[in-house]
Amino acid sequence: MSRQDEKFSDNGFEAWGGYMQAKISKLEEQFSSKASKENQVSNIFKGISIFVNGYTVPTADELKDLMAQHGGVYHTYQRHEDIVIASNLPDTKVKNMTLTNIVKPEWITESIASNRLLDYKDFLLYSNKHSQPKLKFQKSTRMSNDTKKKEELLTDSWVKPMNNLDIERSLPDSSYVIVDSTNSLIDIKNTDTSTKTAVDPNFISEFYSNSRLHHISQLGACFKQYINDLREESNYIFTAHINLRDRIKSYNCHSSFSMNFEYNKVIMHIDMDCFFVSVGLRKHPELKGKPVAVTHSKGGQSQTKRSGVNRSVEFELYRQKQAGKLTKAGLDVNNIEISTRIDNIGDEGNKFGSMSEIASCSYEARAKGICNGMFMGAALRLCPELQTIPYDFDGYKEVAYTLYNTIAQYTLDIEAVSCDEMYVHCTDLLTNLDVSPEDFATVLREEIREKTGCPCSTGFGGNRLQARLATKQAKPNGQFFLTANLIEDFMFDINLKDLPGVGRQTSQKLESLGHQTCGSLQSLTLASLQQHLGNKTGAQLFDQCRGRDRNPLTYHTVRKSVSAEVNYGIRFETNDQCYHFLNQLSIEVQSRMQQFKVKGKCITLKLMVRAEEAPVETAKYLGHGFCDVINKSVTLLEATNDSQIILQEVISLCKKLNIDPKEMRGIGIQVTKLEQLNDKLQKSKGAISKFLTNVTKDERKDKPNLCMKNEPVSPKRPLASPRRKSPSRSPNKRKGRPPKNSKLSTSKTLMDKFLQCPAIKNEFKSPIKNKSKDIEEPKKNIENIETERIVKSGLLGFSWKEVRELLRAWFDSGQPPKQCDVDMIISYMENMICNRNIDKLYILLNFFRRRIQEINNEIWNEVLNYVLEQVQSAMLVVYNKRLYFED
DNA sequence: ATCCTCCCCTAC
DNA sequence: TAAGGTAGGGGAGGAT
Ligand SMILES: Nc1ccn([C@H]2C[C@H](O)[C@@H](COP(=O)(O)OP(=O)(O)OP(=O)(O)O)O2)c(=O)n1
Ligand SMILES: [Mg+2]
Ligand SMILES: [Mg+2]
Repeated sequence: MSRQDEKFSDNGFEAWGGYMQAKISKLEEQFSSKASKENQVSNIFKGISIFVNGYTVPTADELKDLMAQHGGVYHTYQRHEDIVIASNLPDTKVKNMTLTNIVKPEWITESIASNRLLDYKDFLLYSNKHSQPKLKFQKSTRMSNDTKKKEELLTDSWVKPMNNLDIERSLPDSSYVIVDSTNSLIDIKNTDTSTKTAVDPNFISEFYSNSRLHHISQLGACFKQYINDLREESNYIFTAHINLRDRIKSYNCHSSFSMNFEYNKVIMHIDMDCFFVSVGLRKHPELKGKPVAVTHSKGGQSQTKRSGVNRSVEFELYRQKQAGKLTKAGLDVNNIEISTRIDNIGDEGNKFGSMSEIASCSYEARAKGICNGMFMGAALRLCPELQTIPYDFDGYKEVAYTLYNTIAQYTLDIEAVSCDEMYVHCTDLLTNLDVSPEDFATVLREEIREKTGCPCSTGFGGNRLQARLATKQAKPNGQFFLTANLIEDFMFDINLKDLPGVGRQTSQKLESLGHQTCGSLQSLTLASLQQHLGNKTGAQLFDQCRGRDRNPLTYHTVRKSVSAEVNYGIRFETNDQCYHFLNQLSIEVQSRMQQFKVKGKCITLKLMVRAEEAPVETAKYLGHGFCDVINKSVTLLEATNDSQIILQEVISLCKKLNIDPKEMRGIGIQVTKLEQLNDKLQKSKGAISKFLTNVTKDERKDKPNLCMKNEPVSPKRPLASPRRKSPSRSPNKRKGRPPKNSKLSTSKTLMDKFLQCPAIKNEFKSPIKNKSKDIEEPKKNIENIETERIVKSGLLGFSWKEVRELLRAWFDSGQPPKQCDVDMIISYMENMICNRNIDKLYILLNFFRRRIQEINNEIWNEVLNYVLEQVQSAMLVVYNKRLYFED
């Protein structure tokens, strides 16, 4: 292909160069007229089409086949949830959008022939002058040293003036193009630095896709629902019990004497160690052992300064507010250093000026005083060599899912706290299995580390408080047992701030009373604590500082409110813009209410409004700054989940408040007084049984793009040929277990949205079904007097003994087996799997096997293999394990 | 006493 | 640049 051939068509190019949203309709027009004619359009997603002249970007499935044909290992990435990209580079930096590899067939052939991987050198980056800052930015992007060097070397030759391409007229000023070495268009970037506020059309979705807090909120809620649903599942089986003792032995960690916990209860708390960092480090192993933080900021580079920013004014307001609270709490503000989150931040443009928040930091970073939630600027002062890694939201989802499923294989007495954390009631579990807490902890933590590649810590105690404090003690990557004999000494030294529920305000209040540690607080009477902090809080604290906690674990959660708010990027000019945004929020709230199957009566509008004294330009870019918070609510006569009713109410509240839209900095809608919608019908049957009986029908429902959304990163999973399996059941495509069936549980929708992360290890290919079809014969059943009954109800109505007799008759009949009979026995066995009937299933299968081996002819052997495969598939789905047979 | 509304605080 | 969301517990103070 010559360069000339690769020139882009004007239309195609303009489509890219324009602002997407504005041109959607035009695009679609072009699409329909062009597609038929020239076959140049590869894909259309959400109205954005990719035009690449002379080359069609393959679809995900085509890519899979393509790669399979070439025998290459490939990796797929998804960007913006709409564009699929594949590369045979294992670590293509799609995330930062510095480079996009789209694999062409020729490249694959070529690279295989020349025995090399595609490399950065295979791409050229063209740019117009406006993109220069962007390129500088890329240069200082944190990457591995290796990559960085390479990039620096290449940068000069990469940057070509846009006019070499003779196309800049169709681009907005601030765009640049990425093309490959043959000039074929790879991507167009926009370096437009104009601020993107809530007024912009795609603001909400972009914000949500980048907001860590949004992600962990939604994910956490999912797991609460998930536990609710699992606990309602009557056919649930705890598979981890099966080989627990063997695993304990293999870790060689039998404990010598038993432990005593208070109240004779064993409560476990488990929490991933620096969750976001651990997950992120899987992709950046070279940074292990260094101070690392997960943040949007790349660290180190100075930003451009916005005009009108006066950080010190805003910071001073925060300090004053805090000082006011301290005074109220009885402290003498003049003698006390007020510490706030905004201390040690430099000015904008300063090396230490970044106000990007650190979501999580490694323990090496914590050693320097950095902690979660800190601003990047302040953190860099504490540790200038702090490394940053980007967010990996899919990774968190997958690891969290694995964590929960792992624990759920032992027990469902789980209180979900958040996506990386839960309480587990272990008393019965450990008693029944006769396992010591130490052995359990060791095996469990190793299991999780092995499955996820991330470390976690567990703490054990007689109540939730003790368990929690024990976890803190255990971290990082450890376990701690707060047994009855240790509690008194242990509690004495605990900082009040470390008690759950005691945050900055409470601890400062207590400090003003002269107490910093639990030991010290124990001298206060219940009455005086209650007097200072209120009845409940006082009593709670009185208990807590003695290591007591009466609150039981709550396995089943009942939702009390649904809300959506955005306090970032809110910069309205007009009331209409505000209402328009409220409409989007209403729709968001509606969709969440539908997910949770609730309606609500009380609607609250929350506004954050710039405080009078606060500067108009906020310290944090597009942040909310120093604000007054205003809430106003209305109670309806009838519960609703209709976005339009919500919108109408919320607008009316907004009008009553009469706030200048220009001053709004945050806006949210909350719905309370919830009523559960009736969905009894949907919950009538356990998910597992239904799942199994519907599995074949269900399978087709997987959308192709979902299949690759979360490529499992389980270290054990082979990067297998992704070729789609033919009609045989493919449980490995099911998103792991415990199973969740679509039409059944409320969590299905949630899980679909957030938890599509199977970590199933064993690939399972069995095309036998096709072969078996060949032996299918006209329908005629087992030669048995009860044929009718069987046909009608399957084998399910039969007792296990009866089935065994039927089987015996079948084997002895001397006729070749028929597909329908085989299917029937399989569904009977699947049913046993659902009904915790593994023991009997095992016996039945052994019987089945023995008899067939006795018959010893090819067809029957095939039947045996087929049945075994199917049973093992079902086992994988339900238990994530296969049955073990001795040979 | 108990409930309601509007906060504040905390956790992740 | 930056992506400061979301749910629950509970206190203050007024209405019942
Ligand atoms: N202010 C915060 C606190 C937490 N998180 C996110 C990132 C964390 O990784 C995750 C879990 O929070 P944890 O409190 O469990 O903290 P870590 O897991 O990071 O560390 P630790 O080892 O103390 O559990 O929640 C966040 O985004 N912002
Ligand atoms: Mg954690
Ligand atoms: Mg946690």
